[in-house]
Amino acid sequence: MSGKRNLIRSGTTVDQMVRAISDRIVTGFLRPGEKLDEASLAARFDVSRTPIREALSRLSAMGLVERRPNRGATVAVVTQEHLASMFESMAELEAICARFSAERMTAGERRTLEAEHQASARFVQLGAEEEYELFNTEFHTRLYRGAHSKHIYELTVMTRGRLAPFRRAQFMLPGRLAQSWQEHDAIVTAIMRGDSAAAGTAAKDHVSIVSEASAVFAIGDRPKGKAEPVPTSAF
Amino acid sequence: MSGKRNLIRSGTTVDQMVRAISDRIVTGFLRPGEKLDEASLAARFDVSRTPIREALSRLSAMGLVERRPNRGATVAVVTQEHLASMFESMAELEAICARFSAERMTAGERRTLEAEHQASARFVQLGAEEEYELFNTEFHTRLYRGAHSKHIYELTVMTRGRLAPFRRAQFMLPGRLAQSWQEHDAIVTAIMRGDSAAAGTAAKDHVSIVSEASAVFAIGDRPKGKAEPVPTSAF
DNA sequence: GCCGGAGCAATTGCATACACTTTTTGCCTT
DNA sequence: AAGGCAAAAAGTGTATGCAATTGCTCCGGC
Repeated sequence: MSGKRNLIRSGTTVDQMVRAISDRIVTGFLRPGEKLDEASLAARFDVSRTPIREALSRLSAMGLVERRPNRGATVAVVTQEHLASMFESMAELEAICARFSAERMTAGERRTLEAEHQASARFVQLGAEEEYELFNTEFHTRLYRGAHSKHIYELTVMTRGRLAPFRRAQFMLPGRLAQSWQEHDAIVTAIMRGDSAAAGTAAKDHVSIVSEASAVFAIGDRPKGKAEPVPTSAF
Repeated sequence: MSGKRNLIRSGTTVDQMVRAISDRIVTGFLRPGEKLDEASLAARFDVSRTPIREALSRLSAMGLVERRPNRGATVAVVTQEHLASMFESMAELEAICARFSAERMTAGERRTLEAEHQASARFVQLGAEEEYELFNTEFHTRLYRGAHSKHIYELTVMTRGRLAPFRRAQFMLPGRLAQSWQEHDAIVTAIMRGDSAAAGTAAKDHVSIVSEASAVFAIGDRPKGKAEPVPTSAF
């Protein structure tokens, strides 16, 4: 129980704890609504309570745990409703990024976006889901950056981070890869034309579809707000 | 130096420290770029370093201070560019809230919104800036809530919080009160009609105007990123 | 005279101990 | 037997001390 700490790749202790705990939440080892006792966690990872406390703070900021003063922390219970709300926000944010990108991207940015997008067609043909997923993340990040608005970028990346655990299965649906590429293509085309309205709606539709694909796997919320029997991301 | 703590209204020590430090940042007593030494702050407020550390974490999450591992915290330097980006985001977020409100508000919510809005006309006639500002905050909050999307609400409230220090002077401009009311009226009318597109653009315009009004007071950033001679909110 | 490295001071990160709050449990009263 | 109060136990909040990392200074070499 004590050698665990050395197995995790380093960084500050707090970082390790953040990773360790968030992993356990995301993989469903810690279930929504479950109480997170500081002393137990400290003992479990063989560190003192101090870094655990700070880790819980950060996780709370990330939305993975909920904290109430003098009453400890619990794994955040994400209701179907809240999840839908996050996807909805994501769609709107991506739409903003796409619109701004259409208006503000430099010639260089546009070139790179288009080139990378065309290159990604290869992954679709090969059915290389892993590689496409990697490219997909990069593609969207490029869009966020292209908006040339630091704060929009922050909001978008934050929301994406919160959604990450619920989005794992999206490319496992048959034909999703090709469809995703087509949707990307619509966005890219609109941006290249500088058509911000079209870029916005294309981006929004794209996320909405991902949302629906993921919704299948979403967990329902129980009346009592109790812990789910099924972990949130056992897709 | 030790009686200070009792003067601040209670809550947990960390909350007090968050308020105390953020006040000092917002009032310009602590200047952008200035280093925040944990020990000094602890001594200054006569508490231990522990709550100071947690307070700095929270302030960092709020965007008021920047923290780098093993290198301490500094008062966040908000560039003109970043400030503009935040106002821009705010305009987009408010537009989303207004659009959703137009589509989703219940009959009761619409009634209340309209009634309160009409009642606020009184403050305009009287030139009661304080009361109007109070109402104004409530009005916008109603809009955020009316969107019926928890996550959008969170994003919007967070962004508003970050902008708060830079928005203090908006109603000090002559005629701003009446103009603000007119803009609110356009939003309310559109929402009552259920015209989401009109509500969105009206809300966006409203914030944009506030943005411009506030921009006058915004600080510029120096090439070196050094502390500003003029505090950020000495409006 | 300038650049580089080793030692030292200062500051952050982590651990442990203590204080206060909340919750539970058990006893007493009705 | 049920409800309420009180005391103890559990758990969070704060304080303090020690370890580790960073940045600086000073000395030596080129």
